[in-house]
Amino acid sequence: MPELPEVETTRRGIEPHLIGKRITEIIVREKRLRQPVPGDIDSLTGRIPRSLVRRGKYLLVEFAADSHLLIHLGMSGSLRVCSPADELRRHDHVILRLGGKSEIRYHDPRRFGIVLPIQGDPAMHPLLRELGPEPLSAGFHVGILAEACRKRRIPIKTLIMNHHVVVGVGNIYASEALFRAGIRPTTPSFKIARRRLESLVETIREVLQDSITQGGTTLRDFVGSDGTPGYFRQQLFVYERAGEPCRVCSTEIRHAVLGQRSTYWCPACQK
DNA sequence: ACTGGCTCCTGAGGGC
DNA sequence: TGCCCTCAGGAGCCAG
Repeated sequence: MPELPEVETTRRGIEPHLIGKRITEIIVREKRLRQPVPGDIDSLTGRIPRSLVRRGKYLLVEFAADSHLLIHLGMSGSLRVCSPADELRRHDHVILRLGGKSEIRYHDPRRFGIVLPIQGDPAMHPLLRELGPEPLSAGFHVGILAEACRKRRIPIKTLIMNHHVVVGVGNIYASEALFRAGIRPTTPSFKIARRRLESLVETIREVLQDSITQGGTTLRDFVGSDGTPGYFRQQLFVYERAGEPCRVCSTEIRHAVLGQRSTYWCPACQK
């Protein structure tokens, strides 16, 4: 489900409910996620989260500089703020009770996500160590992208979705950023001129920032932590619009599968 | 070193 | 109504 804007929307929604509240109980109803939820998650009971930060599509609940809870929402995960009286839903796998008045529930039908306590510097954790720069930071620039493209024949869309190159660009926003940059998703990375990669850096930023402003994209089931949907869907130019007219030039939007992922583009606007 | 393919899992939606 | 098929917003692992 979630790409960077959806994870950031979740972070902003959860943060005020979590920071400074003591975790009074942790309930693991289903531990079979992408990695099993370890039993020592119990050791976080009684601790007080002091920040909630995002790294790519990962969320990090910080208890101390060397103690964090790492959360990834996978394809279908979500976090929501509940009252303990609210009825439990199927697939509410992990519950963080906060002093009896409220709780955070991790819900994930497909169980591709991760809930994992980690010790030590999180930047050194194997899941985070190899990640590329944040797309909205100064660390992401044309030099980085050009270097990643050098000598690589993979389609540019596959490249920008690789989180070793840049984090947080998933299937929706990859198609959208390439549309805005006028680059065809199938283009081999090494063939793209630096000038065009410069626009791609800009459109990746733009698309993600616009979506965060709109509260993310709701395609099927994404809702923020308070249950409201994201409104970016109305601004999609190509994603899931195969056969429909391009919003710019009216040419039919095309669809193909690239690296096992659905890909959309306008054959007239994107060269 | 790259690359493409496969895999984990459940649920929604379409066709018959 | 029900059954079967396809597809879905992620990403690690594997063989060639």
